[in-house]
Amino acid sequence: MSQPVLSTSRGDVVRAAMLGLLGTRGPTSRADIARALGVSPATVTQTTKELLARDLVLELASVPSQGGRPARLLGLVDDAAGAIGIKVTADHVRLVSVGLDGAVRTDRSVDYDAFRPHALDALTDVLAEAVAGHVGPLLGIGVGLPGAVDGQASGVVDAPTLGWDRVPVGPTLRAALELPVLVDNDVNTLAAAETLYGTGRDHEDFLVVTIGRGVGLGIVTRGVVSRGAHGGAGEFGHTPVAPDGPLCGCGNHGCLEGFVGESGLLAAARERRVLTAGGTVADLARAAHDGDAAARSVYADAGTLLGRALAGAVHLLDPEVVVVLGEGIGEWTFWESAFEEALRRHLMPTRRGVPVRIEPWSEDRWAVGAASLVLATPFDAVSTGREGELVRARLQTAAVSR
Amino acid sequence: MSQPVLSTSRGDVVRAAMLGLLGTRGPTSRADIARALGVSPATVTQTTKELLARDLVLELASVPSQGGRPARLLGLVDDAAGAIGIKVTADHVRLVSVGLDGAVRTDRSVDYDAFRPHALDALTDVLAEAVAGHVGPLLGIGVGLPGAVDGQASGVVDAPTLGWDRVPVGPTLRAALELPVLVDNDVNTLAAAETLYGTGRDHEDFLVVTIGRGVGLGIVTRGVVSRGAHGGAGEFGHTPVAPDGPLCGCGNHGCLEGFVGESGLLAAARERRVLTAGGTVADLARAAHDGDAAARSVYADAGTLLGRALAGAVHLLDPEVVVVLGEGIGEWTFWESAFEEALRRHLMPTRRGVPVRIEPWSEDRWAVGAASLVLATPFDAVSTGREGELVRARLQTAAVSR
DNA sequence: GACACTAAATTTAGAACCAAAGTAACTGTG
DNA sequence: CACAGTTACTTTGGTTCTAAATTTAGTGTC
Repeated sequence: MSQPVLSTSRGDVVRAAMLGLLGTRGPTSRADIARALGVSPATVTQTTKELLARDLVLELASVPSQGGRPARLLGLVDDAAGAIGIKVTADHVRLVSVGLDGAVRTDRSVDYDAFRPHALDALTDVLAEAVAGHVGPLLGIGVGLPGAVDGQASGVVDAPTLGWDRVPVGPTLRAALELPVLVDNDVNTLAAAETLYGTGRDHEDFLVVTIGRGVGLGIVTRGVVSRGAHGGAGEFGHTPVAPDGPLCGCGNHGCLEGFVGESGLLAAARERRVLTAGGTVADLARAAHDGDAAARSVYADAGTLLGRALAGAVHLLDPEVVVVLGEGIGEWTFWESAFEEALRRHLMPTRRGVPVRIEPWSEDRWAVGAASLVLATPFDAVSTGREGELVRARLQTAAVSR
Repeated sequence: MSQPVLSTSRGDVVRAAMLGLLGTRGPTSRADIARALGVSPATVTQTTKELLARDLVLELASVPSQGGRPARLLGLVDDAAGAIGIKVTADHVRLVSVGLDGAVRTDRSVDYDAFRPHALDALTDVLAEAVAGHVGPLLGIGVGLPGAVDGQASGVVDAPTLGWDRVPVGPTLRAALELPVLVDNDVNTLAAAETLYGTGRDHEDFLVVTIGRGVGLGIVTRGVVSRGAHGGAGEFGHTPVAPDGPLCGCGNHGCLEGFVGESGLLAAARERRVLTAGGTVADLARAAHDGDAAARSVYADAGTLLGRALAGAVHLLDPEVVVVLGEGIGEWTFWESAFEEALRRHLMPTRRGVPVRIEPWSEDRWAVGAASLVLATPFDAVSTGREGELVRARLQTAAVSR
C-alpha cells in the first residue's frame, strides 16, 4: 500500500467540520450535526460547549418538536468568514469573494494575458490587491484554471491553452500572499462547488459535464472529486469519437471536443454555410434562436455525439445523476432532443433512467467553484493536505479577530 | 451531505489492519507497519504488545541496520487464517481456499447450472460442503459473479447472463452458512486482488481490463475499487463504438463488446471465413497460433478498437498504470501491436506514456479475487460494513482457536 | 575506541472521541 | 391530566490514539 490506509481523523477536524457545516448549510441542531458528520452526539455537545465559550457559535431559536424534545439550532456568530476564488483564462481573470454560505459578495473581471512572460507575477498582483481589499476574515484563495494540476495543495500547472508548462502557481502565490492557496482544474472546481452547495447535498456519486469552449467532466465518487493519478481525470473532451476526424489541439484526430467544443461548432456551421469566415459562436447562437434550421442542426449533431460519448462515461462510472452546465448552456434547447435520444439509446436498460439536470449558468460560477476549494476543506482532510489544515486553523480564529 | 463525512476509525481497526498487513505482506517491522497504515509508532508498539501477549504475533529476526537501530520483524504466529472464494458462471463454479498471503490452498471446479430454478440453493450446498471441508480458521466467503451487485456487504444480484434478477445471494448465503459473506462483480474482485497482492502495492490509481467472454474494467481510485452508485461501474464492454454496429445482449447496437468480446471475435472470424458455423474461440486461437493471417487480423482489429476505447477511459480516469488480464490473454500477441498503436495514437501527449502491464492468466484468479474481498476487509472499513467487522473479529480470534 | 549520527522502539501525559446511561422537553392517548 | 412514547441533549467513565521526549542499538569517522 503506497499510501496510509487508515485515515485516523486528526486534531481539530470535528471542530472545523462543525463550523463549515454551520456555514454551508445554515443553522442546524446538534443532533443533525452529529448525523451529518458521522460523529456521536456526545462529541457534538462537547465541541459545541467549547465553541460557545469561544463565541464562535451561538444558540438560535428552537424548532417545533416532532414528537420529542425540540431541537435548538446553532448558528455561526460571525458568518463573515469567506474565501477568494479566481478563474484564469487566456485573456482575463474572474475574481469573486464568497461567504461560507456560498453567496457572492464581490465579483469582478480583470484583463489578463496568460501568455505574457511574467504572467504569474501579474496574477499575484491581481490577487494581492483583492486580498488587501477584502473585508472580514479570509480563509484562503482558490484558483481554477483550464489545465492539469498536480495536486490542490501543491499547485504546479500544465495548461497548454494558457501556454503554461510546469508553472508553480501554488508555491508562488503562497509565498507572495502568505495565505492558504488551493489550485485545481476549472472543471474540478465546479464539481467541488456542486458537492458543497448543489447536487452533493443529495448525492454521493455524480458527474458534472461542462459545455462551452471545450467539453469537460468532473467526477464525484463517494462525495469527493476524483482527480486521477496526476490530477488529469475528466479529460472527456479528448474521448476518441471518429478515428479520422479533425485535428485537435491535443495533437490527435477525432476528439469529441473537435465536434462539440466551440471550434467544432464553428467548423460545422461554416461547412453548412450558416456562418462565414469571421463568424463567432454568438452569431451561430443568434441564428439558431432566430429559427435557422441549419444552425439548429449544428447543435443537434453535437448533441448526438455528446449523448453517445456520455453514455460511455455513464457506463464506466455509474453515477446517480449527471449535471450539465457551462457557457454553452444557453443554446441547450437545440442540443437537447438529439442529446437525449443518443444518450438513452446507447445506455444499457438498467442505466437508461439516469437523470440529467441542466443548471443555469453565469460565468462567475467558475470563480465561485475556485473559492469552494477553500470552503470545502473542513470536509476534505485528504486532498487538501497541509493547506487544508491552515484553512481550518484560520476558520477557528476567524470570528474572534473580527 | 448524504453520508457521514468524517470516518472516525472505530474499535479494533488497527489491530485487524496489523494482522492483515502481516498476512498479506509477510514479516514487517513496527516502523514499517506504522508507515504503511498511517498510524503512529506508539500505537504499533502498544498494539504489538497486546498481540504478542495473545500469541497472535511473534518477533522474528532483526534486519541489518541501515544507519540506526535495527528493525525487528514481526510475523503472524499462525498464518493459517484464510478465506473461501467462489466465482460463479452460467455452467460451473470455481472454488478456492486462499491463505492470508494470497496463496491458493485448494482449488476445484464444480458443474453448476445458474438457470436452474433453485440455483441459489445449489450454490449454498456447494459452499456448505467447502466450508465443512475447510481446515483451519476461516474468515469468510467471497463471491464473484458477472453482474451488478448492490453492495459487497449486502449482495443482491442482477446478472442477465446467469438469468438472475434481484437474487439475494448475500443474505441467503449468510443465513445458511453463518459466516461473513461478501459479494461483488467479478471484475471488481480481480481489482480487489490487485490492490492487495499486485499493482496496488505500488500504485493508488489504476485500471484493470479483462478480456475474455466479455470486456470488463475495474477502477481503482485512491487505493479502493470504485463501484459507482449502484455497483455498476466499469461497464466498459458497453461503450458505444459504432452507432450502427451489431446488436448487443444489452439491447443496444455497436457496443465495444460486440467487436472485442468472444461473440465479436467469432462473428469477425466467420465473416472472414476463418471459421465455419460451429467454430469456437479455441479454433480461432489455434488458427492464429498456426500463422493464419486472417485469424490474426481478427485479433488485430479487436486490438485497435480496444485501444481506442481504452484511450477514452484513460482520459476520463487518469490512471498511473493499466493492467490487462483475462481468459483471452493467451492470444495477446496478436492483439498487441494494433492495440498499442491505437491506444497511443488516441492518447493526449501527456498521457501517452501510461504503462500497460499484461499479466499471466489462470482461471482460478477469478476465485482468488473473490476470496480477496474477504482478505481486504482489514483495510477497507467503508464498503464492507458490518460483514467486514465480523471478518475482522474472526481474524483476531483465528490463531487462538487453532 | 570516543564521538556524532541515524533510525527503531518505547514511555508518558494528554487529547479526542465514544458508548451507555441519564436527563430534558415536548407530543399524543386514554 | 397522568402516562407512555419520542426525540434532543448531557454526563460519565472509559478506550484509542497521538505527540514529544527518551531509550536502544546499530553505523560511520577521526
